[in-house]
Amino acid sequence: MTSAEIRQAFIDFFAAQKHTIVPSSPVIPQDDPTLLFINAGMNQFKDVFLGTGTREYSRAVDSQKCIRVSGKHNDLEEVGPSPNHHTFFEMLGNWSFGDYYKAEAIRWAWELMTEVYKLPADKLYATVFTDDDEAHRLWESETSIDPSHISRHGHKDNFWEMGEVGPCGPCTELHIDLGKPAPGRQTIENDGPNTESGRFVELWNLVFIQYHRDKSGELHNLPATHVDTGAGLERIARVMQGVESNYETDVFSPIISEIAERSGVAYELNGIHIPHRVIADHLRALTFAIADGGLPGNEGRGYVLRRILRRASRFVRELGVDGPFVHTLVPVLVDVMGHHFSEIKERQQHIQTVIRAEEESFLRTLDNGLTVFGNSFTRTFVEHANKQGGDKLPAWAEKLAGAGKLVTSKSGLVNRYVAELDKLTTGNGDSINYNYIDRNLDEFASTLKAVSNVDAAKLDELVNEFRELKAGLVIPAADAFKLYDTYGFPLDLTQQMARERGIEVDTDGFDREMAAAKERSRAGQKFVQGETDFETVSEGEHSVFTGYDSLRESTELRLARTLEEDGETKYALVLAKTPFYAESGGQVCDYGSISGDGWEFQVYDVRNEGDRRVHYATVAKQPDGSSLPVKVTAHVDEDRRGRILPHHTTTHLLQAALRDVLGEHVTQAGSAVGPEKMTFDFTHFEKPSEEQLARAEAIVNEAIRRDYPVTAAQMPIDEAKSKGAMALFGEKYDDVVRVITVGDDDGGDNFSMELCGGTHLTRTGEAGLFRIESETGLSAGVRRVECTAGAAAYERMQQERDTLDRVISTVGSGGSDPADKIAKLLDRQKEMQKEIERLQRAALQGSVDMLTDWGHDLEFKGAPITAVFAHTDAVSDKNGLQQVGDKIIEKLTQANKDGFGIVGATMDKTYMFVAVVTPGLIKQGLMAGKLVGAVAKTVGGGGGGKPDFATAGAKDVDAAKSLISDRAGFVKTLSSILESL
RNA sequence: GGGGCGUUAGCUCAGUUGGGAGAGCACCGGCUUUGCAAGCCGGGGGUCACCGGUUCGAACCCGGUACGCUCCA
Repeated sequence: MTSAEIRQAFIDFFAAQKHTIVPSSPVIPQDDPTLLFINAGMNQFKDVFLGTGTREYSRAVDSQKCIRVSGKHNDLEEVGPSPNHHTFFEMLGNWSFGDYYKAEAIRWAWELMTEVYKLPADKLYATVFTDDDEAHRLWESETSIDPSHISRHGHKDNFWEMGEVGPCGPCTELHIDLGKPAPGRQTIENDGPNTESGRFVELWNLVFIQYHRDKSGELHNLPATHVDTGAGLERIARVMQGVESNYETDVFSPIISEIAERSGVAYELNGIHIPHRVIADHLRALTFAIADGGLPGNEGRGYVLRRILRRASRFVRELGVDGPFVHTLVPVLVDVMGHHFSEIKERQQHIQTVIRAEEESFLRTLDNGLTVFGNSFTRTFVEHANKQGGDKLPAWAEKLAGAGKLVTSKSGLVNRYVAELDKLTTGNGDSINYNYIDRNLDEFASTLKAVSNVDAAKLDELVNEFRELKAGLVIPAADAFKLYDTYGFPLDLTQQMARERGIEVDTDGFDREMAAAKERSRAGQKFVQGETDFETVSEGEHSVFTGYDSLRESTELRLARTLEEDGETKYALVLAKTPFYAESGGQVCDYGSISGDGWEFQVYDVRNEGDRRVHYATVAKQPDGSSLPVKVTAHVDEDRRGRILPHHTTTHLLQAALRDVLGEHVTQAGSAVGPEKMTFDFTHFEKPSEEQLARAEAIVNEAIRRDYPVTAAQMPIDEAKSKGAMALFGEKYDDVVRVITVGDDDGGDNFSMELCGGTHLTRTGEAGLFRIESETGLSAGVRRVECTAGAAAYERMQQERDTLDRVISTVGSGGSDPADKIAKLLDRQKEMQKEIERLQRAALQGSVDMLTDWGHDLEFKGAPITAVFAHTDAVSDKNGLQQVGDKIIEKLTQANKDGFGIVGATMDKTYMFVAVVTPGLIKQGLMAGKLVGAVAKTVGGGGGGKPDFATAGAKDVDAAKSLISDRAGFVKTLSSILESL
């Protein structure tokens, strides 16, 4: 059987047993922040097991797309070497929600395996939880399994729990004996299920959910017991197709052949095969995750996707392929799986764009890492060589540079080499790039031999000398870890590079650094406060949503609990009926109030938790000593809701408009609909032009003016899809869906038809105005526009008009275009700036000419020197004063005098000094920084700078000005400063 | 959620104890000129991510924010 037939047979088998066929949910979880990816078939039924949700059916069957990247048997590193571990796989499963139980589950599992799949009964083994006598008995009574093939196992293997608290129960598994261990694993005598050899492969896990574990760890019997099973499609295919590993099944082989062909490296079980496997596996995970709305990024699940891609990229390099490669394999995968999972076919272009961009970004990361590695090499090499004798390395380098200089016809390499080594003679020996020297040593030597008559034996000796200096070099753990931690450079890559250079990496130290980093990360964890349970205020149905039609509801409080947040007691409330919309489908939740019996709550958040709609609220009014009210009025903030509606409705209009303007590949990739604006993310491969965005905006406004009716209808999902309703990709829908139609709703000649649970206008005209405010790229293949509609758009327009009015009246452009006027003003301003600079230069020249007449003779270390100093009003900015300093030096140099200059000027609120010193005087030890610092200090300021040029400042403007203006006094001050220096 | 690193010209980046904002490439102009990244001279181009603090003085030190990279959970 092909994998497609195996999948279909499974579904048909259980459908015949009255199971409802449900579609796989997207691998990106929709409303479960605790879960990175859908990792089991039961995820979409979690609320049923938790008792917070229900379904219209009690039996279900599906093939669920799953992604697992960590967990007890799912380390990323296992993928490739292991014959049957994957990041992405399909889990076939059947479920009973309080309907049939262990007997049927066991009987059907056996029947399917032996009669439909026709697996040999004598090779099948069952495992049972230690305490589960019932399951053990049922295997004996319901199936023809060899009783000696049933074994008991402990908590680790045969007890299933979702978390520390919650539903759980024993499980029983079906394994098959393949007769020999998996390739590369040890043969173990008396081997059995749940061992490491891989001779036995687990095919199916049947979980019996019969307990609830509470916070104290105690188990309680559940009123309704459930069955949750999972069978790995790839494993069954492997067994039925009689191949060595999952990778040789028809699920993988077309992909692996393509990899072999494109890379030119054959896939051989006795040779290189791990890179092919890893690339094929990761390709699947990435393709499905991206198809369901995932994107590589730097946090959360996005980061997991990035790591998966980078691991694939690394193995691409191992196949000797340099550029982006993974994305070229998407079409093959689409051929293999696109029939059953149409989403990857529909979104193929987007998937390829995203993967390609991410591959290119990784290549840049690798480049960065190479630089860091090179720096580490140079530094540690010098240290290492110095330990063997401080002059050995310089001596060697000088000899080699000498050899290089013998060459007359020079190659670029030799030139660069000699230039590098020549840093020794210019006193820059510390900056020699030994990484470059080492990497190119052999090529340098051979080039040199080819183009010169240099003594080959002597040269070889020099090369060997370098090798000896390098021997025993170890890249420190700190460097390897920095590469890993900061630059994302995997350790094995660092090791590989080190090996190529004949050196080692301190891996023990690396492990210690890693452990320390993990400890730091753990230590940073915040203590999470446990939630208290809900208290029942009244009995009856709850969380009935009435907010499509009304914003005020007289109802009853059903459940309540308190929570402490920001030092305040807040409430979580569940009502019988509620007009409050909970955040969903991108639309933010409603705010408002809940009041009754003297109580008043302000609702600041509304969330769907299972089938409960929970209102989070602060307390505005609380009567003394009164218990919580039963009868309450729930009241949604109308203004806020009124601002949200146009944003949501125009989201639908915009999607239709963008598809019209940009093409049918445009799909909504997320949205955020709030009272102030809405953001709309969509798939598109390039930046839309201004003109395209303007057209989309115009189409939406046209639709608003046409005042189409907006209608909502409930219908089965199949009917909705056949009518052509757009579904959000990556979204999981119930069997009955709500369809929002804009325009004619029977003809099919509508403007837009979308599956949507949000709140909408009744006619498009109510939106009034729609504006695209900005457009940006989110990541490769995904764009984002921010828009406003209704009141928010009007307010934005008013603000802009105000701004424009102010601009017009400020520049005084009256009826003409203010932009032209501003352009003219800017041109003029630029000319004026240049004119000012010309004038300042002229003025400076004059003032400096005057200054130099004021030379004073002083002595420094017994020798006569010239001092030029003055206060000047000619400049009032830092730059000008600095130019005066330059002029003084020029003058002194022209006059061939040794001396210094100090000028001061009033800046904004401080007084600033600039000091300059001629080169001759610097040699005698007069530093401008010290000098000007000492001067400023006499008036309570400070300063410093370079030997030839320095600045200082003081807050006391008057004191500083009179200090430098009093010529005689300042000469005295200067001579005492000069003596002290 | 917790760490590490980063953000300087259109691009790639340098910037030493806090003291005059730089290089290469790209661009513009001139000169020279037929050899693979042409050369020489000149020029334009900066909110040193943003906000606040310390200081006479901040690209640099301190605190915060945003964005990006990266590791851990």
